[in-house]
Amino acid sequence: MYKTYSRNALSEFFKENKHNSYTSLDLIEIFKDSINKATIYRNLKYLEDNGFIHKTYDDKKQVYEYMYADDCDHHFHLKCIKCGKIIHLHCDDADEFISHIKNEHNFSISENITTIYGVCEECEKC
Amino acid sequence: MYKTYSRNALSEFFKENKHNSYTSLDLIEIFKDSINKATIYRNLKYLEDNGFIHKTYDDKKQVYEYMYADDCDHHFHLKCIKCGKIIHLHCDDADEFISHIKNEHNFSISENITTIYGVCEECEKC
DNA sequence: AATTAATTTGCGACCAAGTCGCAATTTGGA
DNA sequence: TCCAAATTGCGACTTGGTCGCAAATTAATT
Repeated sequence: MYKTYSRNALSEFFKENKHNSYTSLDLIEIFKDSINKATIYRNLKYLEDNGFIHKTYDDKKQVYEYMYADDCDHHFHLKCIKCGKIIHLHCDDADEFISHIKNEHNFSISENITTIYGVCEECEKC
Repeated sequence: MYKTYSRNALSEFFKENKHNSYTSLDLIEIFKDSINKATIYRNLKYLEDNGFIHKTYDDKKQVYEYMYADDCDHHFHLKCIKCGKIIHLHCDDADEFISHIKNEHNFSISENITTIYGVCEECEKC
């Protein structure tokens, strides 16, 4: 609710690194000289509760990742289990798949909290 | 590798409750009178490494859930975020979706480690 | 059944992530 | 500038999970 140094610093950091994701420990290390550990945790919760960041899972390990507010609510995220890259899937076929699951299997998928794991093009080559 | 009391007890427990999932703390509590905490963790790792159980995420919280060996490698799991139920999705449309993502988006989905979150039919009514 | 080597277990100490209470500081509105 | 409310830092604490090691169990061999 208040604009504070810690909150801005974290928020800016996520914005500047929007294609990466970070564990709470990463962030504690990055800000170790300027923000207290408890404050990091409290602000991660704040930012998550307010939709600035998005908690997701990176290869079985919990990380925080930046999310544009209002921008990622209606599509799947594909996450490469090798390099960690996240692909935002804007795709009509996905919408059809979701409709099918709803109509034929009676299950309402929440795209915004679902991460689909797999291997991306570049990593497949290796 | 050896058949032991703890290993059998855990294994049987998962088999008898195959539609539920349990956190490590749940299991420590359930077996508190018969199996040591460290043994629980060691055997959960053993059972996971050997494909008897499957580590998954239940609404942002890590839980262990029983998995039939060899049986869940090639389909999605739908997990209801309200009641926790898991639906094993055997569905051609899902296969088509996976093929589409592979062909058009160059991403190879790993169904076995992907959990799709949403709300099931019964919970939608509430 | 007795022997034995390898594996597993329980225990307690330990580690590290995350939380909490509280006093001091900062924020933003009056 | 003043004040109430929100936030921060600090350090103590809680707790999930790990580790080392001696004792117990397993299963193969005789």
